[in-house]
Amino acid sequence: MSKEYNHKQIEEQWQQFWADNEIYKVKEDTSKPKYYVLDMFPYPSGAGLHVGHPLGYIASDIYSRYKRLKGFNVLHPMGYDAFGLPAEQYAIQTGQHPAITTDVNIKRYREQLDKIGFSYDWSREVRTSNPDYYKWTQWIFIKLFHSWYNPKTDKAEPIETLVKIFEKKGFHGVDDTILNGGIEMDFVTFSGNEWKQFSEEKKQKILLGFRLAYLSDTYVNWCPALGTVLSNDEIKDGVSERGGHSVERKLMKQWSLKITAYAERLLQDLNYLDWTDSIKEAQRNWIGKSIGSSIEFIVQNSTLSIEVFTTRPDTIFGVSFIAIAPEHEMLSELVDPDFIDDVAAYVDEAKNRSERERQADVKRISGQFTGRYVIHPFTGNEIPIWVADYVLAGYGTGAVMGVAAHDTRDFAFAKHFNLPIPQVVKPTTPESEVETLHATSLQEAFDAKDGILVNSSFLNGLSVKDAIKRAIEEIEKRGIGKGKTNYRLRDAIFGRQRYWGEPIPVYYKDGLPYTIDESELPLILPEVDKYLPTEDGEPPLARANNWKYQGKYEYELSTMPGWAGSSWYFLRYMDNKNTEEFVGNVAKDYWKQVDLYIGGSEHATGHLLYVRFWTKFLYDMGLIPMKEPAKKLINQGMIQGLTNYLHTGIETNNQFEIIGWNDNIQGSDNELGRGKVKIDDVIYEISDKNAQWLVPIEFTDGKGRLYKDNFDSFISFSQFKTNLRRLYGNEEKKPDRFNWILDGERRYLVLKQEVEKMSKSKYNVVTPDDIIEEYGADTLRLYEMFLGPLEQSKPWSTQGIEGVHRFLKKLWRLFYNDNALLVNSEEPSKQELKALHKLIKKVGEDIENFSFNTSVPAFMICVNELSDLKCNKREILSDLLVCLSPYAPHITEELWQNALGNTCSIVTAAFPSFNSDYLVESSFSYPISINGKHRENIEFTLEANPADIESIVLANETVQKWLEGKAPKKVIFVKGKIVNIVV
RNA sequence: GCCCGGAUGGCGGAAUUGGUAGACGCGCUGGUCUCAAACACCAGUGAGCUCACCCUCGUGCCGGUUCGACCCCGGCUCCGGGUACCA
Repeated sequence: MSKEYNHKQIEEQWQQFWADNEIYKVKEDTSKPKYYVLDMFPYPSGAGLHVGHPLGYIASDIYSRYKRLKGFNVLHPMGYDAFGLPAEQYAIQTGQHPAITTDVNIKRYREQLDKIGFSYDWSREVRTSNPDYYKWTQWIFIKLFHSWYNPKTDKAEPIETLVKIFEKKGFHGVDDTILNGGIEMDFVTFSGNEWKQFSEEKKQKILLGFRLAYLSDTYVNWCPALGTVLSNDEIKDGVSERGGHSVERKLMKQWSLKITAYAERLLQDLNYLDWTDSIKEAQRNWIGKSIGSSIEFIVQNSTLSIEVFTTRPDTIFGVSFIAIAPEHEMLSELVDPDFIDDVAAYVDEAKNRSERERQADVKRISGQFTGRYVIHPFTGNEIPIWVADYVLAGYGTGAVMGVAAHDTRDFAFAKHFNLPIPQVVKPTTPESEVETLHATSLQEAFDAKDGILVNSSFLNGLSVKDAIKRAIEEIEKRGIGKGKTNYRLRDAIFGRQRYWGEPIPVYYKDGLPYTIDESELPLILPEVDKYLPTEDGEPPLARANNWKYQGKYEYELSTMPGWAGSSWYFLRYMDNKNTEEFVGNVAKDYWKQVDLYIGGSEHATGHLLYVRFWTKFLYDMGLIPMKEPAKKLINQGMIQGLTNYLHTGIETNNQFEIIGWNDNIQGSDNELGRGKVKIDDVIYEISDKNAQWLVPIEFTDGKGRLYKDNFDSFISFSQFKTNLRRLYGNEEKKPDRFNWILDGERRYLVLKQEVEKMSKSKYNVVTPDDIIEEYGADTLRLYEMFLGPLEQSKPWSTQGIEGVHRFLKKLWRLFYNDNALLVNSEEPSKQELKALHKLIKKVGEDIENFSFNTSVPAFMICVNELSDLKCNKREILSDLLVCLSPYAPHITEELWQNALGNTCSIVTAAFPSFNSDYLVESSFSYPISINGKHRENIEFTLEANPADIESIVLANETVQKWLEGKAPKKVIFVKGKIVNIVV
C-alpha cells in the first residue's frame, strides 16, 4: 500500500469503480424525499469544453452530492442539445453528415465530463437528435397544433372546444380573440350557422389562425448567409447570434408558436419563482407589458379609420400628427394620389434598410407625409398622417399618435419635420423651465408622468394618472377605443429552413397543413445528398428522395428550431426510456419540477421563456402536474479568457506604424492590423490586466512571437513597470491602443491583454483536460469553486491553483506519512471536535446558500488546525472526508475506502450532523473600542456581569490612557460582541 | 438612453448582514531541510511614520444616520452584463 497522493491513479480508479457499480443510478423511490438538480443542456460543439463550462456543473454536482448525503433521492442527469447550426455548417463545408459530427463531439464531451468526476446518472442521458427523443418533440408539436388558447378559461384547450363555440355562437371579431402578438390576422365575423355552412377548407383556414402552432404570413428575421429565419432571441446586435451574419426583414409563410397567449401568465408566475432578479427582470422586459388604450382616428373624407395604441391617452389633445409603419396594411388605401410616388419611394427605402442599419442608425429621422389627414375625435382638427420607420409594424397596431411635446421620439420627429409641438402636460416641479407653453422653446420632450394636464378641455387640471383614467372613460363612452394591454413579446417563429433539426410532422393537402397521425411518429429526418437549399431556394429537406406522406402529400420542408428539443428535456430525463409516453405518470408525479437549475444567464429570454411556455401548455393539457419547470434557478458567471494581442511595428516620425503580423497572428479585424495571437506562443501570466508593453523586436523570435524564455529576459531588461511609467508619463492614464510615444528607431512589438469571452476564434481557450492532467479533477473542482462567488464572472487564471493542490496533499498527510497509515482510533479531543464541527456547520450552511467559494477556505482551515493538532483520529477524519466529498469526490473516496477501510462508497454515507455543544465558548476576547476605534482586547467569561466588565475595562491601562482622566460619556456593552467607550 | 450587477491589499477574494476590516489562498521577503533542486516546514507581508513599540491613514468619490458603517440613507464617478425607435 504505497501511499503518496497520486491524483491520476486515484481518479481513474474511482471513476471506473463508480461506473462499474452504477453508484449514481437513481430510481423513483417514495421512501426518500426527492430532489432534482439540473444543468443547462449543453450543445456539443467541436471545440469541446473549456474551463468555463464546468463551473456550473461542478456547483450543481456538489449540491447533488450534498443532498444525497443528506438523505435525498437525487436526480442529476445530463444529455445533449444535439441539433443545431454549427454541425450543419460543418456538414455543408465537408459533406460529412451532421449526425457523425455530432456523435464525435458528444464522445469528446463525455470524455471530458467523465474526467471531472460528475455524479450524473448516465443511464438517463438524452439527445434531442435521437428519434426516440424527437418523436416526443414532434408529438408535443402536434398537441400544440390541435390546441387553441381560450381567453375565457385562460388556458389552452383542444381545438374542438373552439369549433363548438363557433358552431354555437360564431365569431364576432377581435373581442373574441387573444391575438395580441406580432401576428395580426383579419378574421371576418360569422355566426354559428354561417360557420356550419363553410367549406372544410375555409374552416381549416380560420382554425389555423387560432392554433397554438400555426402557419401565417409574417415578417421574419431572414438570415441569407445561414439560409434560414431566426427568432428574435437568436439575434444579437442586429446580426445572427451564431456566426454574426446580417439579418433582414422578409415576409414569409412561417410556422409560429403562440407564446403571446401565455404572456400574462409568464409574467405573473415570475413572482412565485426563486430565480435571480436579473433573469426575472430580463423576462419582464422581454414580455414588455404596457397598459394603455386603443384610439380610433377617422380618416378625413373616407370610411377608413386608423387605430393607434398609446400608453398615454391623457395626451390625446396634444396629438399633432399620426405616424404609421411602412408595412402598415392600410397604407396603400389612404395615400393621397399626389403623394403616391413619394410614399412608395419612402416605403421602398425603409423596407430595404436592413435591421442592422436601422438599429445602428436610430438617430436618423425619416418619414413621409401621405397627403391625408385624420380628424381629431375631440377637437375635430385636421391631423396629418405620416409614414415613418420609427413606427414598428409588429407592435401595437403599427400606428402611433404623435404627441410631440410628451414623447421623445415624437418630439424628434416633429422637430425634424417642423410639425407643431403643442403642450398639454405642465410639470409640477416648481423650478421647471418648461413653464411657457410656446412649443418653440421646448428643448426636449416632457415624458414624465408627474404633471398637470393643460390645454386639454375636460382633462384640464387633472394629474396624469387621473387624466389617463378619465380619457379612457371618455374614449370608451364615445366608442372610439378602449383600454388595452399590449405586450412586446412576439410569437415565436418555429420553422427553420435547415436540415439538422426535428422534421415538423405536417403534410399538405390542398394547400392546407395537416399533422400526421401520432401513431406514425417519429417522422424520421430523411437523408439528403447535400445540406444546402435547392436551386429554387427550397430548404434542404426538398432534396430527400420520395419523401412524401402516404406517397402523395408533400411534407413540411422546414425543421424545428434549436430550442424545440430543449423546451421539455427536463421531463424526458425523468423517464427517458419510455416508449409509450413522453414521460410516465410514476416518474412525473415523483420528480415533478426541477428543484435547482443552474446555467448561464445568456438563456434568460430564449430557452428559459420557451421552457416555461411549454411547461404551462403541457400543464393546461393535463399532461404534467406542474406549471413551472424549475423552482430555483441560479446563474453561474462566465469564466472569461485572457486574449493576448500582439502588434509588430516601427517608429517613424514619432508614430507607431504597424508593419504587419504573421501566420500566428490570426484574424486581423481592422485596418490597423490588430491581430490575435495564439495563446501557447506567448506568456500569459501577466498580472497587470490593462498593461500594454512595447517589446523591442530582439526579444521576439523574429516572427513576431514572444516566448516565455524571452519574456523573462525582457522583463529583467526593461523592468517593465518603470518602463511603463516612462512611456506614459503617468501610469494612471491608460493610453489608447495606438497612441504611442516611442524612443529610438527600434522595432517594437506591442503586447496587450484583454479579458474576453473564451472562444476558439480568440485563441484564449483553456481546457479542463490540461488542468486535470497536471493537478487532477479534485483540484480543478475545488479551484473553480475557490475562484469566487458562483454568479460572478471572472477571467480564468491559474494563479492560486497550487494552493488548492497543496491543501489536498496536506489532507493526505493526515492519513499517511511515508507510506505508513497514521489513522488511529483514539478518542477525539475537545479542540479536534471543535475544528470539525466548525467545518460541518460552515459547509452545510455554505452549500445551502450556494456559497461554494467560502467552503474551500473552511476546509483549509480545518485541515490546518488538525495538522497542527497532529490529529489522525478516525472519528474526526471520517466526518471530515464526508464533508469534503461533494467537492473532492475522488480523494475522499480513496481515503474513505482504503485508509479508513470502509467497504461501501462514500457516496452512500450520511452528512455528519452538527453539534453546537462543541462550539460553545465559555469566554470571549472582547474588542474594546474607544469612540468606535478598536484599541484593546480583554477576555471575559460570557456569563460575566456587564457592570463588572465595565469596571474592569475602565480600569484597563490602555483605556485609562485614552480616557485621559475624563469620565466616559457612555459605555456600550454587547454580549459576545464588543465593548465601546464613548469619551 | 433604460434595466440589472459590481468597486475591499501586489492578485483571487473573506467579513456570522451594523460590532476586532483584510479570513483562506496566491505572490513576494527571510529562514530551516538538501551537494543542489523539487517537496515540505517556520516567520513576516494594507499604506505611512522617527519601521518589532506607539501612532496616523485605510473598503471607488462627496455628504448623512449611528456609541459604532465595507454593510443603512442621499448625491456622484468608473467598470461589467443585458436591452433598445415597444408608442
